[in-house]
Amino acid sequence: MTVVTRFAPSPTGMLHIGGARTALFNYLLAKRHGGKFLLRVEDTDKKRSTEEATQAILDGMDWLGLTPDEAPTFQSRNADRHAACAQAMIASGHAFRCYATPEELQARRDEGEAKRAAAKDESLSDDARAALRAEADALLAPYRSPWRDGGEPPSPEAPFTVRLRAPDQDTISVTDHVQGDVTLKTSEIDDLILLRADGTPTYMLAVVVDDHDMGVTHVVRGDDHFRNTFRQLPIYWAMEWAVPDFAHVPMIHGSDGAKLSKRHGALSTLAYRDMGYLPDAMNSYLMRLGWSHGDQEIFTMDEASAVFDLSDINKAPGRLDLEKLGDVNAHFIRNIDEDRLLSLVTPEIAKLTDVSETLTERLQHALPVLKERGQTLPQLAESCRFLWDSNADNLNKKARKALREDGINRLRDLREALDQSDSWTIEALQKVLESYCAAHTLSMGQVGPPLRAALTGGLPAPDLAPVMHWLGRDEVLARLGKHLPA
RNA sequence: GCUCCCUUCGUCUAUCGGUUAGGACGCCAGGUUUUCAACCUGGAAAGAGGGGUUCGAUUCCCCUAGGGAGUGCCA
Repeated sequence: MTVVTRFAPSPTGMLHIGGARTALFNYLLAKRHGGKFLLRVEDTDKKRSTEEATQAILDGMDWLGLTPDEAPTFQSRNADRHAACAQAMIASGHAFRCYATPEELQARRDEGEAKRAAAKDESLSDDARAALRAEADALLAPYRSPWRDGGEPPSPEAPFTVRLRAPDQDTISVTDHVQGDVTLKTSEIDDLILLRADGTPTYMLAVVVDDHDMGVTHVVRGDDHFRNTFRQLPIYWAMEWAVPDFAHVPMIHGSDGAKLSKRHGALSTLAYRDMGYLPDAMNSYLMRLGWSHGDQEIFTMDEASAVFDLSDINKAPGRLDLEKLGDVNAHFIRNIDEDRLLSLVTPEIAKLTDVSETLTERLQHALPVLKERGQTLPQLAESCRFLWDSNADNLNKKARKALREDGINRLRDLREALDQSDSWTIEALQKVLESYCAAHTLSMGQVGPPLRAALTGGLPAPDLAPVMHWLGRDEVLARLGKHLPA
């Protein structure tokens, strides 16, 4: 049997990283088994669904490379099919028309809450409070419709919802790949609404029908949906459909352990792109949050696709750790193709300076070394600054100190020696430095600081020989000349 | 409130009754050194608490505490 998974977001906001990870798990599971990964947009709530949100989700998945194997489907387009299924369930006696109005139901809940609050009153007798609690519990219990066993409508044209009769058995059990075997009393389940009073399907009906119609074999979703599984199972039973495998993965919390909020981390997946994280790094970090495979810390998508297994997912929610994300990102920055890295970092550098052809050439040579100097693209761009900026007007204290009299004197001779060098390779430049030191009986510790100060003005930069090589003879002589008295 | 789930270093995790409880990020110290990084070496750091079961519990069971989820004509 081919494995079919799906990611089913509702387009009511951006794709946050929790959703991205759910999509990722679905993707990996499908790839692991050579199956299909599908995307279905759950837009049954027309009031809250937006075009922009749909696009944002698509863009986020595209950035992460979580490309569905078929064109996305939209749940709202299957409304007729959903309604037909509801009718079938009425016909088979599993579903029925319920004439309770939203107002009545809300009033019932309000009354329950009021009694619950009243039961807290300590001036009442224990018996009175217990009685109130019991009444509250009854009012707040999962709803069982008075029409569940038939009955006349209050009036011929009374509006109605279609509800599924909660099963008669005492308990419902779910076997979940993450949560394990869990059993719930059926009394915890209500007669759920299949069709709203306006005839539109609810999420609960739509997911089940669509998952079935799309041939979904594995439902992998956030564990906020776990309880829904107990309500959806009876729909499968009523329709006599095969029940898919389930895996409910835990949520992601912020670094303080609280739910992800706008203040920390509840950012759009695309915000991480804009902060300079690589999609591969994002995927690697996200999959390791809650899932593991031995001690391996970094995974390419191919590596993960080869070993991913639902049973290796933990049950407890994980916290977002940007330090670790940064480390993972640094790892991928060092390992991706250098041409690609250049094309990624160039836009970041363009925010700092004009990117000339000369600068691009310097970057091409320097990037293999400089790529170790940043966890994110903007940091990396900043680490390249000395390639276009001698920082001569902004010398730090250490650089100024290095350029005092002794340093300046050495610089003059050194510039001469560099000027006369036949070759401008890293090796040749290193030799020039060494022989200069030898000829003047100086240590590199005496020559390096003034040279570095003159070349980079104290900006962080690698070894001097490669730095001079990247900069080129003209630029090096010019930068040195700037600090020498005429 | 009720129901279900969870709890190993600060964080992500390994361990599937017997380990000096391992790895990674971060942190600290040292090394290297022409700046800053990187890198190398070393270090501190964990089984929430209490009961059981067992020759032996981080591992199995119960209770407590803490955390999460659900409790809509939202998804």
